[in-house]
Amino acid sequence: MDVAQLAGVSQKTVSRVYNDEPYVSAEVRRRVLEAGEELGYRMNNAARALASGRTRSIGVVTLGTALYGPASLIMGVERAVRDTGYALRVVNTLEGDPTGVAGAVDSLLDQGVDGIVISEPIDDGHGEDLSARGDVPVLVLGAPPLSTPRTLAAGVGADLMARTATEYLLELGHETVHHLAGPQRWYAARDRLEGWRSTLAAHGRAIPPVVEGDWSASTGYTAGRELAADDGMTAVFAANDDMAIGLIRALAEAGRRVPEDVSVVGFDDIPVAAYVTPPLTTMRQPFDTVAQEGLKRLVHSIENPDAPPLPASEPPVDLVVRASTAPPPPRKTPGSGRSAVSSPSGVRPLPALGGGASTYD
Amino acid sequence: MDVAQLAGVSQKTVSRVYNDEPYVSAEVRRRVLEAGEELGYRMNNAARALASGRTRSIGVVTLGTALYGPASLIMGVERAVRDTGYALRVVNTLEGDPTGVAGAVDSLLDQGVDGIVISEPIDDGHGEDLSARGDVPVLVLGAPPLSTPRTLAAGVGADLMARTATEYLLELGHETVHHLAGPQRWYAARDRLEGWRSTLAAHGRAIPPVVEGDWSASTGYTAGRELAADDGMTAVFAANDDMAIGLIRALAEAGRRVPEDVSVVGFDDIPVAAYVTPPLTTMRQPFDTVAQEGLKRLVHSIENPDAPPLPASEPPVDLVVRASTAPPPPRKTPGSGRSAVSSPSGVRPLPALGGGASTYD
DNA sequence: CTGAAAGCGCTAACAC
DNA sequence: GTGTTAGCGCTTTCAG
Repeated sequence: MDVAQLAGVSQKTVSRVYNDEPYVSAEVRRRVLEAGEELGYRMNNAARALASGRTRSIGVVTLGTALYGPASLIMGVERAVRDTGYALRVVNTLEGDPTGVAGAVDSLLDQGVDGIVISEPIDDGHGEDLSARGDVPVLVLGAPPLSTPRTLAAGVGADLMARTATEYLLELGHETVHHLAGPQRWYAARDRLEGWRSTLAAHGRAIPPVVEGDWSASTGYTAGRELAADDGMTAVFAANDDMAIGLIRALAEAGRRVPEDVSVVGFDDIPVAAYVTPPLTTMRQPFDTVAQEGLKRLVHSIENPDAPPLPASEPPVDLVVRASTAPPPPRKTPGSGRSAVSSPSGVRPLPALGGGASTYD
Repeated sequence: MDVAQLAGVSQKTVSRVYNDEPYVSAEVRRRVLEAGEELGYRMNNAARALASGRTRSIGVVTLGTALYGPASLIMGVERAVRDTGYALRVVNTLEGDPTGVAGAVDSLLDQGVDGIVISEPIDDGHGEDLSARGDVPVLVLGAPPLSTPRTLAAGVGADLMARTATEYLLELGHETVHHLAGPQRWYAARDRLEGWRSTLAAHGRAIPPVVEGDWSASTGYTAGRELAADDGMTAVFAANDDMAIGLIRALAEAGRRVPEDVSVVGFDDIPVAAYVTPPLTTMRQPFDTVAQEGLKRLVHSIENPDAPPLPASEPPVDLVVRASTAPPPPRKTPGSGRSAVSSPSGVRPLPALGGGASTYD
């Protein structure tokens, strides 16, 4: 360590200075910093990790999708980690990856991380023993598939959000609500489905058959063609906004106007949701809050291995009401067929500039 | 090293086995692996990095946005890195971050990386000396702000794509093309603007004033209100799809039908582009190809520090034609005002299921 | 407040 | 094919 020589102190003192440890005189600290500056010194992270046994980095497992939800969650994590002093190591799992999430966790453990974040876990048939592999704490974001001692979960209360959406539609006067579900391998999709189903059950409403998509607008469109065939259908709760958009297009092509003939509620509040036609009523997810709080709890568990994990707090539920929802159309007189083919539906200006919307709850 | 003992070999031999080095007899290799298995052994990455001087990891600087383009690029990088044996260290720069990209690069260098990827650089007023800081190679994705010895650039040929979009509109018969630009701090936005402007100039067309947004549908909407006021405007090239969607909504509210009255071309081909109304004609970016090729070149530069960098290849330009573009409306008779207020524009079914579209070039 | 010694777990360079 | 000897640059532990 050249810096030590130049500053005329011991190696350890240099270490103290660069680690902001106490018990270094201001004078010595200044001298060391100066010497370091002059030599363009930067600490060697590998050596530090080797000697201390702590890597000061957190591994992140992402599902390799372009989906807004997972991407937003990851970005929330990236944003949140800056305040913690930890670095991020990211590994990507493609859906259909043979080794799955477990493989990704393994590779992270190989690289050396103090904690792990798993974003939007899916049931890939490998899981279950995630936390058994290393003894680092694991934070599962998006939905809690399991909870072993060192596993934390930070959900977004998907079931509660699904309930809110469904009840809103019911309150509008709809007899029942259809559900355009996400792929059931995703825990997040399961939660939304479950929240919808149980709400309907609690209100004693009929539970229509579920249509499942893969989160894409494309499958939403396909599902929409199917749903459009059902004349009794007046309201749909879609598991995400992309599918809702595909769905709305299919409905429009089938001559079913949104929201006059059928109401649609999406999920996520993607940035364009306010600008599609009609502007989408949707459940906004508090990705940032969830990521931030989750990371805080993870760091706590890393730094206090023996303390009990911090409790999770329920994030707020936020229904953004725009123009894709309305009361159901008046009951059809029996025997009448589908209504007119196309919809003149004049375009109404947005209530307020920039995607204004009223917020419910 | 306990594994060495259990297998009855030297430490170095264990090292050889785990590094897949040659010159180890099959028998010994088997014994070592077995011993390792039994002890649940995994190599210590920090020690390895310390001893070898190579971290086997690549740092990634991202701009902390939820934008589709940057996000897709990062995912391409994540996907591409799996085949290289390198790990990813990610650090996030928020726009408006005081330390900027340079700060992010610094922190990566502190953590120890063998190479750096900068995705979608912006001109944050700090830049310029990126590669002077460490001696690791740097890959700049999205647009090349500078090129020092060890800096590679993997552009997406934004200017060429802008040219293609603009010429397509011109060929449709439009007198000229307006441009809804991205924030000019982004090099990518500048390239698109430049490509558009030079194309117009090359064809001797008038160059309308540029309207600038911030990539969001919301600013696209605002810009749309402005543009709608210009009666002569019949075609707009938007710097991304989100803005195009906001723009289209504003036009519709102003009674200007797309594509009958004005044609709109977007940029990116976001997943919902095929399902909005009308389905969006847009320039598709080959994010995956760009990321993959860029990473390959970066790894080459890491592993062959003295060899000249691999040459970049131009990615293909891909115009996806959907329903937001058409020939201009017949010339207005002088003196006639704006046309009717609202647009009945019946919804036409998609040409093919799942966002079918014809591809141009 | 500061320093000396030991060693984290691996790989480099060279022997055998 | 395999082993030996040195460190990599830091932190730890224990003395002052």
